[in-house]
Amino acid sequence: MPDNHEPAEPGPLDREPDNLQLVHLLRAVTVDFGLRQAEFAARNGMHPTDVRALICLLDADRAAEPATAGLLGARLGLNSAGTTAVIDRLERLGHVARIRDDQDRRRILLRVEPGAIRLGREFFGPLIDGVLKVLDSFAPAERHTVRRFLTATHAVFASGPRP
Amino acid sequence: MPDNHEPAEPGPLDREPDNLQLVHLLRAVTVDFGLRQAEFAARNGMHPTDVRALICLLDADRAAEPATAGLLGARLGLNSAGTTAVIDRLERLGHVARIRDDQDRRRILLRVEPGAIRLGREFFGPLIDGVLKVLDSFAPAERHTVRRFLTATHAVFASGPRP
DNA sequence: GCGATAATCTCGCTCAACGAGATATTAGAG
DNA sequence: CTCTAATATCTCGTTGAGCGAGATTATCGC
Repeated sequence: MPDNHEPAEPGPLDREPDNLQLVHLLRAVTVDFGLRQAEFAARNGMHPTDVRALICLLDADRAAEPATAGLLGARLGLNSAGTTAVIDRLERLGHVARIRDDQDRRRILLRVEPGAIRLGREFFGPLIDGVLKVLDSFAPAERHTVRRFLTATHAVFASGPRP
Repeated sequence: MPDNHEPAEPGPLDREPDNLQLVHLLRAVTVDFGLRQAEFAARNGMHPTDVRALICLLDADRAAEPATAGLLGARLGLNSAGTTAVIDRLERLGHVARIRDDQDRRRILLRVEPGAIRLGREFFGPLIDGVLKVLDSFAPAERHTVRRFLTATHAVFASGPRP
């Protein structure tokens, strides 16, 4: 975030303006994504946190992880009270179901209901299709380049500094 | 977001699993970014909205737009009361200054203070440098591919459906 | 100048998220 | 095998971000 409104002082990050523009472009995409999430939330009587929770649960599902309340709270950065509140809201809307884990009966497993999945598909499906169409127009080598970029960027942002 | 835990039923979006994985990767990057923003906020006694506000103001600065309170509220999706509250918080922390516009004395122009810029650079600088390093390792043609992808994706996500 | 419009602020309220602590279940030491 | 520590979730009371409604101040067309 350089303050380049003073044309006489190039900041230390302005050395590669072309690459820096790509960074800003990436950030713009993340902002867009957040706005779409918020829009989906508002349109379905939810809060952004609730949408993030659903996404988190579907991710856990996809990764075959146990989708417990504790994991959800940790991923969302909420404390236990807030986590209970999120699950309460989603349960009240019929989007998730609480299921006692029979292996460890302290735990609550969360199942995303089909209705919520359908809702998400309706809203995000066209957007996902749009990106897939973009990717279809790319050559296999280009897709590989995109993958390398996203993987490396993910690695840069995923390394947490201080817990 | 397919529910592919039922191996017998491939959803309509699972036709290009390789490209779909790229979509999930992109989303993961956006999630990472959001987490870093929240982390920066918490570490500096701010809220995620305040950080988004600062980023918005710096973007406006970069684009040579007038950074008014109204514009800020519109970009953040806040009403006037919430916008005033955000600016109050940022002003109290000394991160922005309110400046009456002499051309239109109803308006408040917002200036991001150098201290806030320094704070942002300290935190996000290494992350940005990390992405720039990734880009430096790419050939010019590859960087162009990444740019094409990000630009097209931005276009997909930026088109707002219903205002 | 004067009503209409625009930009920002004030007041009161709601509810998401927090801290502290309660409850229930499991694991481990003796 | 019991008793204690650790773990997972929930309950209660509180704080504060953001909203709706309306006040305030400044601009513009007539």
